Amino acid sequence: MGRPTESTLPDLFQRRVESPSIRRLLLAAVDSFWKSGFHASSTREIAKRAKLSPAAVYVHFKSKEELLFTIIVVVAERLHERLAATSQEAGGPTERLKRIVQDYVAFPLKMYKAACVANTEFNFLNLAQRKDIVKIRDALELIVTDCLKEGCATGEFKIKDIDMMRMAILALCRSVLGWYSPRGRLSPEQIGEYYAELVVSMVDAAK
Amino acid sequence: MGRPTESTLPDLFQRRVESPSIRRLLLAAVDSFWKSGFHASSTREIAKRAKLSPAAVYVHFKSKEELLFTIIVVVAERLHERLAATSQEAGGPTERLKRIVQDYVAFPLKMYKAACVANTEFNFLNLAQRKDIVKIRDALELIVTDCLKEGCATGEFKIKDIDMMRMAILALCRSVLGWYSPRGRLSPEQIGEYYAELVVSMVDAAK
DNA sequence: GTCTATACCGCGATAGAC
DNA sequence: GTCTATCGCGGTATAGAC
Repeated sequence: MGRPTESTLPDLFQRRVESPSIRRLLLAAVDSFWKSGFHASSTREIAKRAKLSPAAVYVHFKSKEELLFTIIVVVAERLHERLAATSQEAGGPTERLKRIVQDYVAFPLKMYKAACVANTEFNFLNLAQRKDIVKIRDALELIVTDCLKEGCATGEFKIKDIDMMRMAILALCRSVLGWYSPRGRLSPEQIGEYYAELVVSMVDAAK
Repeated sequence: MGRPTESTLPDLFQRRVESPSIRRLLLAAVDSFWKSGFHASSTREIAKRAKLSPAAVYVHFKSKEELLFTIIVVVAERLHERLAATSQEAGGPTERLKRIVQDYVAFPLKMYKAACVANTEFNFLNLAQRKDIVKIRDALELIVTDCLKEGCATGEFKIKDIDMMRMAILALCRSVLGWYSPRGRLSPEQIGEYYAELVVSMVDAAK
């Protein structure tokens, strides 16, 4: 793959954002939103973390909301990019599902503060922004749905309700963000493997 | 059971809170926190919804934070009460796990706005308040852990890591709050049943 | 693009009459 | 226990110099 392989948030911003000031603002905002939530974070505090004046924020972003949007969209696009690549590798439905879950768990953990923000503060975006994100998430969910359908077609999976199963699987993957700590005993990859097995046990027809 | 059987939030407050003004404030706060989040909700707005003046809030609660705490503690205690009763009914581990999951899914859905608030705004409580809630949640998690251990002992369950499995199960149950709508096609009980089957497939040794 | 200074607003919480 | 009125603070965002 000639694809970008960065996996930390600073690396990701490094690639996608030219201005160092904007990168510092984005990283500062991630920390602040993660620690205090969107509405309890002040632009003054974010500017301070980025070593800029409060006014400098508005040179680069037209509002605090737009700062949040930028974070969420970058994370969502990167995850989608990754999963699209993963799902196109060869293999049967079971193998592909495992790899999808593995990625869907491990990849956000590499930038887990930003991923937490993307999940918990999504509702504070305005309607147009939410629609943009939903478009990406829909594409992302389609990847999972396709895999589940194919597994049902081959008989490897046995699923009563594909939509509910997809929601359950994705919620399970996302839930890791609720307890993960970078100082924990398990690496993102190890956690991803555990969850991949768990998910396969949920859909496996051979039981 | 001589236990209280109320299952909507107004019923629950009716039983636990004497003053009608306080009840109105709590219900107003749930709506407001649910819709806008804790920090984006103003005490003025909450008072207005409760048909009181902004100052009246502080006759009954010493701060906005305490309003949030009261909501979360009432919901957590009620759920614990319910699960404690459920888990003491007779039956093998598989049957008990099914009933626990069923309750853990369906019960919060009956008061789903408050349950959402309890999950998403928990972090805005102060340390002492969080500790109080964690005590209840620990008791609640112990019920699940005990059931999983017993199932492993009898050989009905096959689980690599009990802590991770418990976290996965509870996260799966809670995740329903993220997509549930009271206008949806499935009732809380039906969703609970589906998830009970799903969870059993995650721990079942007979596969 | 960065700064200092500030406009303007609405917030949580309180005072004091009834 | 409810109200009206208000304090004091800190918020988002802007103006204008450099």
